Amino acid sequence: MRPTTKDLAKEAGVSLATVDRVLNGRPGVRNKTVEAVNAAIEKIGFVRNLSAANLAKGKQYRFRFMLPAHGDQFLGELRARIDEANQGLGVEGMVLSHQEVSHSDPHLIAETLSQIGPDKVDGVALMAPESPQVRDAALRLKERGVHVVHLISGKQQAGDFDFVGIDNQSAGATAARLLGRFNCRKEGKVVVIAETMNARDSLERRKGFDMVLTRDYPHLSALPSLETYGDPRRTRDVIANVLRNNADVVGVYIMSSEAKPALDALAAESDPQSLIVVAHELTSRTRDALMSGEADALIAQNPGHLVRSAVRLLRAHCDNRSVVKSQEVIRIEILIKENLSV
Amino acid sequence: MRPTTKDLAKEAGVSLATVDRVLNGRPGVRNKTVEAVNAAIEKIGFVRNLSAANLAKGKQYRFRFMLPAHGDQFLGELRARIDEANQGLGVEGMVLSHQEVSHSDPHLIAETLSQIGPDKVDGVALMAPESPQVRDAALRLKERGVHVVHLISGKQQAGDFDFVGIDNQSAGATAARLLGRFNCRKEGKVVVIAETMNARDSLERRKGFDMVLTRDYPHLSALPSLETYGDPRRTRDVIANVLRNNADVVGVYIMSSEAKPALDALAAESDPQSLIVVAHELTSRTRDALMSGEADALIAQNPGHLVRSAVRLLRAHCDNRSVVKSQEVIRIEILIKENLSV
DNA sequence: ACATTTCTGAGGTACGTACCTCATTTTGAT
DNA sequence: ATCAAAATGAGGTACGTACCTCAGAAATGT
Repeated sequence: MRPTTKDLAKEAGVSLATVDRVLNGRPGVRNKTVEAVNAAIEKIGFVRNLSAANLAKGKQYRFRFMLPAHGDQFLGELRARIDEANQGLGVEGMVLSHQEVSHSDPHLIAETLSQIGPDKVDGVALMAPESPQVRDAALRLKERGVHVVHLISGKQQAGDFDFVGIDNQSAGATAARLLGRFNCRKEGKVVVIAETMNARDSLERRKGFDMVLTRDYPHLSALPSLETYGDPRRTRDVIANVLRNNADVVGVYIMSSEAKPALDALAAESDPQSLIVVAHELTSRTRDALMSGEADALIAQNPGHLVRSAVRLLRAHCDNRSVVKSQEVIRIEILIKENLSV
Repeated sequence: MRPTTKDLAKEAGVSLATVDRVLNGRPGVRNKTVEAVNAAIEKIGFVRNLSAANLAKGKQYRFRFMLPAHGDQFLGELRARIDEANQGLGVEGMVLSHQEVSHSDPHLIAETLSQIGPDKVDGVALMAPESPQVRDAALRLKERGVHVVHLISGKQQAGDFDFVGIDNQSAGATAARLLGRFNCRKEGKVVVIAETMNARDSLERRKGFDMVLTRDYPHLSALPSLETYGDPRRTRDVIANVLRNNADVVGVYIMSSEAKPALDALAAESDPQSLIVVAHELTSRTRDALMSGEADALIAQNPGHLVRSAVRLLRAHCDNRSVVKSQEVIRIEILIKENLSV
């Protein structure tokens, strides 16, 4: 049997009350006593029984995911995973919610964050573009006693905060490697499609992409990033335009998380079967694209992992615990037709 | 606040004792009453508080991983993950152990399994080659009240049991696709290296591999599988031999989980940089191979996921619960230099 | 040595469920 | 209608921790 607080009290030669004071960081204990208890903890290998602690506390952990208001399929997946996790986690005393904010205006995000307090929520998983306003708002949120982790976006601005998501530069590099290796023709141009290049994430992906492409595949030249602003109409126009002006396009890298508009446009304006197409994230549309040969590979981060990892980190912060960092690394998944599984 | 058994009793119009009888499947309750309670459960959305239940039961879940006695790096990873998980899971009342058995003799495995009983262990995660003896031993184990899941090997024989691992045919297909796409030269031969072709897993991988290669890359022809029997010496001999007899080898598919001997042999007997090499599993050796260009891609299953998934399934069986199947799918990961992360 | 503050101990209740006993009611068969 | 069997209720204890109060001990300053 695992040692209990009683055993700990006996070992440390103090009372249960003192053990409790030490374990829960309550005041009124001499340093010497604290050390004695800690030594006893080490000695007998005491670990708090979380089941009992949760029961006694009767506490609910309330975590909120702040998501962009726009977004389509990938975001839908993410929300679905949040709901799914919410089902399972209710058992463990955690309640997840999500809130949508437009990403168009950093001030609006900051404003929204400023309305959150420890009375409503114990932790926030924040998916937001990098900006000073958001950065400050997150810091103030933390000062108010709400724990914060950054989700998917904002690895750079994360700073003190934990970051849950992939390294975008590596993701871009991965895309370039796949494009380069899959393309057996000698030379040609590569179209890069982004929602906007104002986002740090896009810049990172592009940076990683260019690095590998220029170094290892000099016969391929990547065209300037096309910006779609998430508008299907515009997406189609810019893609039609770039294809018209470049006869020797051999590949396409769709950088944005929402690949649907670009895939649709490609299907309409070209024969994507003859192009090497690499896109991001697994959604119903990208899955279809993979199966039909419209796309050749996907770079994905598993939304379920993202959600569960964010929750584990927030929970650990609330309990002032440490986590196994290696378990919280979100892998950059490469998906092709053959390893789609399920 | 979540409804408790008290609320449930009130809602169902029965006593706490009866609620307890229904919830824990104890006898002596009329069907009508059971239904009434179940209806009330639905109505108020009662869910058992696991923290409290665990506390009250004071039960320890003891799970044992049965692993092959031989095996090197991949198995080491697996063991490390088991230990790691054991750390974290102690908190949740679970204790993991692992036991090594030689895979050379199915009777020995069966014999070992027959010595396990519910007095020692509540569940077994069984990594063993397919064989009638093992199959029977697993069934008897289950009859004795020890839950069983199959791990990595034995998807086909799993039958009633849950299987934790990847689909080997898809894994083989994935390998073939990568080899086919990475190879831009016109034609040539592909070497396939296995530990033994007696194992069902190897056959499955080979099947998936051949399917894709013959259909989509007819200019590549896969040579008969080389068997290494896990012996470094023999590995080197067979590889040297096959390279001597085939000048036009363009790729190598290392099917076995332990890629080290084959990679070492390849490095000694050829210039692996000029070959397309696809191997299985992420270990220190395969990681190095990827970084140095000896290997071009890895097909991997995440050992941490394997362990955690097996534990979740065993736990669910013990509690007679159901699980979110989709969360328990082990992905076939494709790893290249760029997406190795950490 | 005194008063005063700071620590510590003893003991209690609570959380929600599991599991037990014993008395009582209801049911079904005769 | 009677009786045994089956079903149910009432009430208890236990799990390990959190959090509370109050009394008493020890340390501190004067």
